[in-house]
Formats: sequence, structure tokens, C-alpha cells
Amino acid sequence: MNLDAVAKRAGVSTATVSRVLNDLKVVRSSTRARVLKAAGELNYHPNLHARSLARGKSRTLGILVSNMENPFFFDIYRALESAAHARGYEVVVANTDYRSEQLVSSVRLMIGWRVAGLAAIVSEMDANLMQALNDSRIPIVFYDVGTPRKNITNVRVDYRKGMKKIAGYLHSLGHTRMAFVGHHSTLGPISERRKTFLETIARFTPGTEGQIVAGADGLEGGRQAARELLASNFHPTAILCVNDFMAVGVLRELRDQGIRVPNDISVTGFDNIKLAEFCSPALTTVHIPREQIGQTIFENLLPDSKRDQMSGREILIDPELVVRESTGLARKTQNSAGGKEKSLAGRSANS
Amino acid sequence: MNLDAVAKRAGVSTATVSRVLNDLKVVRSSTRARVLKAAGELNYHPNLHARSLARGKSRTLGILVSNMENPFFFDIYRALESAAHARGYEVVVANTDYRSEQLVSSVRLMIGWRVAGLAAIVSEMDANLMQALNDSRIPIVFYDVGTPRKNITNVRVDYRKGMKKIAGYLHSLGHTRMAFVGHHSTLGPISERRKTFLETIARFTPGTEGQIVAGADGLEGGRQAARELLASNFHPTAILCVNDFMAVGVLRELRDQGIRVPNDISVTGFDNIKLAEFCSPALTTVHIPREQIGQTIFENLLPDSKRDQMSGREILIDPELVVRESTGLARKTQNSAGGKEKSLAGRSANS
DNA sequence: AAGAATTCTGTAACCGTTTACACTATCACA
DNA sequence: TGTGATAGTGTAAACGGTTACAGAATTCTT
Repeated sequence: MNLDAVAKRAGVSTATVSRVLNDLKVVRSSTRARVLKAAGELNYHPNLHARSLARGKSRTLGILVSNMENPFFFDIYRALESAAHARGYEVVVANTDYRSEQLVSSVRLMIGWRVAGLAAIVSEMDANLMQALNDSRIPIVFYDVGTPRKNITNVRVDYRKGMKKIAGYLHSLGHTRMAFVGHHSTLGPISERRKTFLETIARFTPGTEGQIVAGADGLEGGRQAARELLASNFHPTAILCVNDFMAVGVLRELRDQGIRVPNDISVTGFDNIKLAEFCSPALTTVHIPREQIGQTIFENLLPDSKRDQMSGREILIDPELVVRESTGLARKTQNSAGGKEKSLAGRSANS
Repeated sequence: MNLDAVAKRAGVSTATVSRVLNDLKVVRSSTRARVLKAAGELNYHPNLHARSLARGKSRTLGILVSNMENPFFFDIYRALESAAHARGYEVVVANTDYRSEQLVSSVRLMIGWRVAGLAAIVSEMDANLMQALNDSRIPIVFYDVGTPRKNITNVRVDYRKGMKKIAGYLHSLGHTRMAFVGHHSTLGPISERRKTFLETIARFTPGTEGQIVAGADGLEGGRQAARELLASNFHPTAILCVNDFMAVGVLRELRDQGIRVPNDISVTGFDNIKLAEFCSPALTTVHIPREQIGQTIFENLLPDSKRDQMSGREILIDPELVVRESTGLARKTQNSAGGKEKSLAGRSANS
């Protein structure tokens, strides 16, 4: 079931078979028909390894994702894939599960497969690996890599703007004690989002206190973070979560402790995954256009276009506030230990 | 950056380099060291296409999934992948999105890649394609294919048992008007699950009426189905959903219509995804052990073992009832139009 | 009907590995 | 110091395609 077999059966050479299969219109149509018939009868499927080896290049794109389980990333993947398919590219995806060891082996795999381009939607990317990737000469686009660097192209959500919108909205509802719930990989000590939160609070919502809590990602992590937060002596009137999943976890814990949302505490998410609309109460969140992100990544991955591939660029994506049921007017703070102007505190729960 | 380059740099032949890279211990350790050094300096990554071409077989498994977005399938995938990695196999996954056209092209891709085995976790599999796959001589394991067939190995959840448990439980709470919410691909006119529901109702919960509603899969589909159900003149005291996602959609709609769960209506899911524990109210559902499924699929995919690959077998997985907050005692039916014994009705909403 | 132009097809080298086989060191032992 | 045995390495033929190049077949000119 290789080219040879088809060639024999059709009474032509392998070259001709190859031409037919690749739709080069140089072949006489009668020959073409004979070849297709033979291929069909033999149930022939070209060996794609041999093909990419011979061609020296593939039309396959690689995608690295930290957490495919999060529909947010999944949607990006889906958009990217559909853009790729539309242009005749295949896509292989590796889920790294936030494990850098897994990431390393996935990268090795992608390079081994000689993918035509690589989309890195991973938060556990470290400097070494980024260097290695750049050395590999594979076109690569990062999504939202924490610390921007020269020569890498990076599609990024404007978190600053999103944070401003959501914190501003909460502030307009009278909230002055806000907590930020993130997970470890978004909240390292030098994390940009951590800074963004603190700066936003400080600059745009005067007289507001802030607190940061970190946990694992996901539903469990959200619940756990809420637990810690409620056990602490910081009594927030609003809890801002780094993504919707964690927010749903937070909602769950509040409910278990008999705290009403939004009457007692307001909760917000980030991403606007489908679930945000379906949970109870429905989440106020920030919509991030995943389709746009996926498409943008794809477009910047393609070798075409006049812009030189190697000079990295930074693409900013705009988020949009979506108000639902989980936010409301701030309750009178029952034990505000004095809301002075300089009260901005940013102690992290995981020191 | 091919074997040749490394060989030159290390002053050996390509054969030796290959042997080093494949860990054949026939190489003298001093040579070995030189080769590894050269490979490292050149930042060499073997071309996996060439490798599988030369070897004539790959250690890559293919997975076809209808809906990777559903964490239920994702968990199976994850378990399968981790089992595979533990045995040195790679895994490529294709998401078919319930589109049979997409499935066809994914299958083509997998065959083209000459995967060592194929896991089909798809519900849109039709008879033709299954035939084609069997002809391709690739070991293949199906998950829960609707209509069992000779010569294919199929890992299946014992839905009958799960349905019995959940319907029996509801019956013990006094429910006698149950609706079943499924999506199109699980509820074709000849679907097994549809039959299972009806038979279970008939045999194990005497005096119970049943109704079937179908929609799209997922949160939206669940909401839509609930909407239709509530608009009909069948007034269920319990709604059984084919999976947890649809159940959450149902919960949402009930809440929007001011119907309390479980006080007014009980709702159940299926699968026991993480969300089932975190939504409000937490779902009573049926736990399906995804890790076990993933592992089982992998084990049955391997060429090892004395059991002949080609004689298909059927493996049944046992589900377990999980009671949470979404079910309670049946309310007195407000307009039961006479619950006679023969009242089992099975009209589908989408005729 | 012959030559030129054009269209179609075949030959063979190549892509980057693996691996059977042959060969050369190295070593143990008489 | 030869003689096997053994350990280490190289040569070259696959693997299954693609494609430059050349050659054959067809069509177009005159």
C-alpha cells in the first residue's frame, strides 16, 4: 500500500501517481482517472512521514497549551485550528498540564516533527526554553507571555485595561475593600497581573484596600482561596478572580458559608467562558475574544506577509466588561479598620 | 542539523550516531560521549518523520474525540495519554466537533501518520467509516459505540446499570413523572440510551411516566431542552440528563423560571464532572470512572498480550450513583392526568 | 509530411533516519 | 604469536514519498 503498488496497478510510474495525488494538472485526465481508480481500489493512504520528509517542510502547526481543560484555552485552540484548516494546515496539540518537564518534552516533540510553526499558550515557559525555541528557527508566537522580550512575537490581552474596567465598575458600586484571587503561575512575586491589580487599585480607585490570594488553578483552587480569604482578617466587599473557573469555585465556597452574592460580597471573573453565563449567580466578568486571539496567532505564524518574521512584535487584544448577577452595591463595611487614603496593602497569602 | 552533521563533527559514521541516540549499548563509551557532545553543540533534534519512516512503525497513538471541551472526554484523554507516556508512546488527538466530515479527514490524517493504534471516542461514527477503519489494519478501540458489532473492541459504560440506579433512587423519593434530556447524537430514534431510559422506567419504576427531549449538547442545549420541556404539557417532577453539562443548563433555565431545585423539581446529571460538585445546587449524578476508561482503552490498544487483537471484545465499566443537592422528595404532582400503569409515553420532542 | 512546440510521463536522486551485514580493532588464551 | 571470540564501527540498502531533468508522445505549423 505504497506509491509503488498504486503505480503498478495503474500501469504508470510513481512520479505520475504522486502528481495525481498532489493535484498537479499536468497529468492527462485519462491517466489521472486510472490512477485514482487504482488508489481507491487499494484503499491507499499516502504516508505523511515520507511526504514531509521528501518535501522538507510540513503544513503542520504545533500548539502548546498549559491547560486544555480550561475552555478559555480550548476556544483559542479551536479558533486557531479552524483558521489553520481553512488554509490547509494541520494542527497538533500538546497539553502540558502546567508541568515544565512535560513542556520540555512537548517542545522536543514539536521540533522533531518539524512543525511549520508553533503557538505557545503556556504560562510555565521559562527563559531557557524560550531561548532554545528561538534557536530552533521555528516561527513561534506566544500568547500572553509574562515578561515581554525582544525578538519574540507575543499576542497579549490588555489586562491592565480589563482590570481597570472591572475595578472601576466595582468602585462605582462603592466597593473599597477588594481581594484578588489568582493561581500560582499568574501570581509569582514579579507577576505582571499582580502588579496590574495593585496599580489599578492604587491609581483608579482611591481609598481602596487590596489583598492578594493565590491557590491552584481551577474550581478547587478558587474554593480554597476563598476559604483562606474568609478566614483571614481582611474582609473584602468584592472578590476579583483571575479567571471564571476560580470565580465559580469562590462562589461555591461563599454559598457553603452562607454568604450571599452579590448582597454580601460581589464576585467577578475573567475570560467570560460559557459557564460564566450559566452558573448561579451568573458571573460579572471580562470578555476576552478568543476567536480573535486564535486567528491573530495563526496569522502571525504564517511565513507569508512582508513583515519580517524574526523581529518580534506585540499585539494587544482588548477585553470588554460584561455585567451579570454576581456584582452589586457594596454593603456597608462592618469592620473597616479605617479606610484611609494610603491603605493600599498588598500582602500575598503565599509569602 | 541532521545525523550527517553530527557524525562529521564527532568523526564517526551516521550509524554510530544513530546507535548512540537510540541508546544501543554497543557503542564504546568514549565514542558515545563524543557523539553526545557533538549533538548537543549542534542543538540537534532527530527528524521524527525520517525516524518513523525508517522504522516502519511509530510509537504514536491517535485519539479521536467528538468534543474535547467536555471535561468528561478530556479526562479520558488525559488518562489515556498518561498511560501512553508511561509506556513510551506519544499521543496525537483530533477534535471532531461532532462533524462527520471532520471525522473523516481526521481519520485520514491518522492513517497517514501510520499511528500504532487509534482510540475512537466519537459518537458520530457511522458504519462505513468503521468498516474503513477496520480495513486499515490499525488496532482500534472504540469508546461506547452505539451499536456493538462483531470484531471491534469496545469499552463501554454500563448505562443500563447507571440509569437503573438513578431512576431507582428517584423512584424511591416518590417521583413518578420523569423526563429524560439528551442531545441528538445520543438520542437517535434507535439509540440505545433512549431505549435504556424507557425500559428502565418501565421495568423498575412501576407507575412512572417518561418523556424524552433532545437538544444540542452542552449548556445551551440543556437550557433549550428545559425550556421546551416546561412549555409542554408534561409536568415532570424529575429531569434526568444525559450528562452533567446539560444538567447545568437545565438548572439555569429552571432558576430563570423561578422553579426551585430540588423543592419543585429534581434534576440529575451523568458523568460526575468536577463542575457537578461546584454548581448550585450541586448535582446528583452518576460517577463514571474516566481514568479507568482511559487506561482500559490504552491496554486494549497495545499489540502485546496473548489475546488476539482482531477478535473484538466488549468491556463494561461500572458507574456509581452520587447523591448531592439537586434531588429531593417528589412534590405532589399538581396535575397528574391520572398515573395509570400503562402510562409510559415516549414521545420525542424532535419528531 | 516533417519539424517545432507542447503536453505528458518516466528515471533517478534525494529527504534523514534505521539496521543487516561486513569489517576492523581489541582481548583472552593457548 | 597466532587464533578465535568479542566488541566496536562503517557501508549501503531500505523506508515511501517528491521533483529536477530528460525523454516520449501528441499536437500544431507550414
